[in-house]
Amino acid sequence: MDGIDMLDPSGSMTTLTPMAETPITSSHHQLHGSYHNGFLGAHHPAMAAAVAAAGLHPDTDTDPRELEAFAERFKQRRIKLGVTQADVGKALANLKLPGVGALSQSTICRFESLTLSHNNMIALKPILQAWLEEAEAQAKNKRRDPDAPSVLPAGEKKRTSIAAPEKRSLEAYFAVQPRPSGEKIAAIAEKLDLKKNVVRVWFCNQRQKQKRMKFAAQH
DNA sequence: ATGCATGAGTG
DNA sequence: ACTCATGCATA
Repeated sequence: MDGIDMLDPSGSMTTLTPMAETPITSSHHQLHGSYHNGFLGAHHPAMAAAVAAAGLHPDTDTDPRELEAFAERFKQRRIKLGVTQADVGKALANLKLPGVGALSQSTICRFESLTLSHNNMIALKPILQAWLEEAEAQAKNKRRDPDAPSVLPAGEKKRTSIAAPEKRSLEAYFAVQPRPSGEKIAAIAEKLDLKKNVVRVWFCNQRQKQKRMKFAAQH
């Protein structure tokens, strides 16, 4: 769908969607907005001005700086409340927000460290903000209920571990060709004696990692 | 905190 | 077969 990587680093007004739409609609996979337009150059001052001029809201919610600031405030207050990342994830379900279920410790951690995609950050912010407000309100009221522990089975998984030498090779391949064809992947897999799927997923994750937020270009 | 994995959505 | 949001297991 995108084939080559974006070719519009300049904010030269390509069809940019001011989307700030519906955050979350159900427990899982629906935070899909319109991310498919190489928005990476979307925070050009000229464009921000254009958006403001267009009468559209000052999209302060999509401003990386605002997100960064919120993430830090969030973490600070969370710790102040003596709540762990895992606790927050669980608590989200009790918040009973329309279509918002629990999240994992991983996701909360990534939100705090800004290692989620821009869109993902935007979608999660209002939810975590709601939790924070509610949590602080309850803390003030000394509200506390010793809920049931609930013994979770914790279904076990097995994670493949790619050894250092193989990993170095993969990184070398990635540097030259981040998007190898299926055949190339098979060849690499064979050469490194890894399952083809393991190699394919490794490349997918590598690409995703490369695209994550973290004060990339403009911070 | 992060690596590898899954699955929905998309084209 | 890819992208994206997310998660389990682990370092």
